[in-house]
Amino acid sequence: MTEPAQNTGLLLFYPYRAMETRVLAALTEAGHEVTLAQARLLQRVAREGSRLTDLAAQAQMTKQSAGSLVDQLEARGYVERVPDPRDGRARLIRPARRGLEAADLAAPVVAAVEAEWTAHLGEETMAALRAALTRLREVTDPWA
Amino acid sequence: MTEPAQNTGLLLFYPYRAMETRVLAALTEAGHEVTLAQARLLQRVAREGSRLTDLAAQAQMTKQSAGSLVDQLEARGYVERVPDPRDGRARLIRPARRGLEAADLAAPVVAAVEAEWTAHLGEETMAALRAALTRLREVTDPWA
DNA sequence: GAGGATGGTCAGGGAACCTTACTAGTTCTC
DNA sequence: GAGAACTAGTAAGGTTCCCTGACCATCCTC
Repeated sequence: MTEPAQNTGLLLFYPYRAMETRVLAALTEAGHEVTLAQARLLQRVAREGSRLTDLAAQAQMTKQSAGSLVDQLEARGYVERVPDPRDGRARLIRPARRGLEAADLAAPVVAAVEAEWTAHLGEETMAALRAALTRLREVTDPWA
Repeated sequence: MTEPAQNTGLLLFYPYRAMETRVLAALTEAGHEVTLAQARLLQRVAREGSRLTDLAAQAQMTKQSAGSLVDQLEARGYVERVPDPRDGRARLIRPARRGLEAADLAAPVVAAVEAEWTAHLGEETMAALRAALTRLREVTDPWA
């Protein structure tokens, strides 16, 4: 039920999806077999390791769902699980070799898309956009 | 694999998801039984009617997936299918009573969230954000 | 050191979405 | 204006995603 004036949520969505699509396409083209859901989770795995519970909370899904995706990523060499030295119950999910390769591949794609956007909007507007989004995160990301 | 500086895609995602979550919560609370996937499609149904193929293309899914969601929405009174007078093969998917109710319910929620964002960012920055996003749509939404 | 909170797994099921294959209607082309 | 090529939509069947409910192991608190 599209309104004459686009709602801000949808306006945010178009570029978000465009970026996601481009990155995933690049990964696929380079021979990575990662699904969209896997990639979304993988992108949240911190270099120094993340807990499953944290990943699930950030992605707003259940621990079980996140755990299943981590299983898949682990089986394909994208992440590894190591015991958390600080908590015997927990395990840290860390990027593994394939995951680091994917990250190294994704980074320039992200940069390229951002460069395209900058070319379209101009340096100043793009900077302002990023600044506004960064501030908006304070009230829209409970994990900020 | 979170980078020190947040990539713009993720920055777009946080407020997008926040908006979506708020709207869906309001619908659910008001007794609407709509899933996230259904809501995402419903929001794209034009008042004057949309073709299934168009909806699928906009939502970037197959006709079959979109068709299944429309079936569900139709069964619950959110949309109706009418023959397209201009093309005997096609049918127009139009909002039905329940769908219009949902739209009327969603609009003020969207407005409220946007008002919160404006309060946080300031009128000027919010306007600039919307302007930048609108221009960005030109290069990120093939349907713009 | 008992009770509650937290990190994670197991089992089962439903929703979302895909591929392949098909019918019906429209448009193009000669 | 007749056949070819295309477009709108449906049918069938499978995979992926993600949920609920139940459970165990390890903290943390008093």
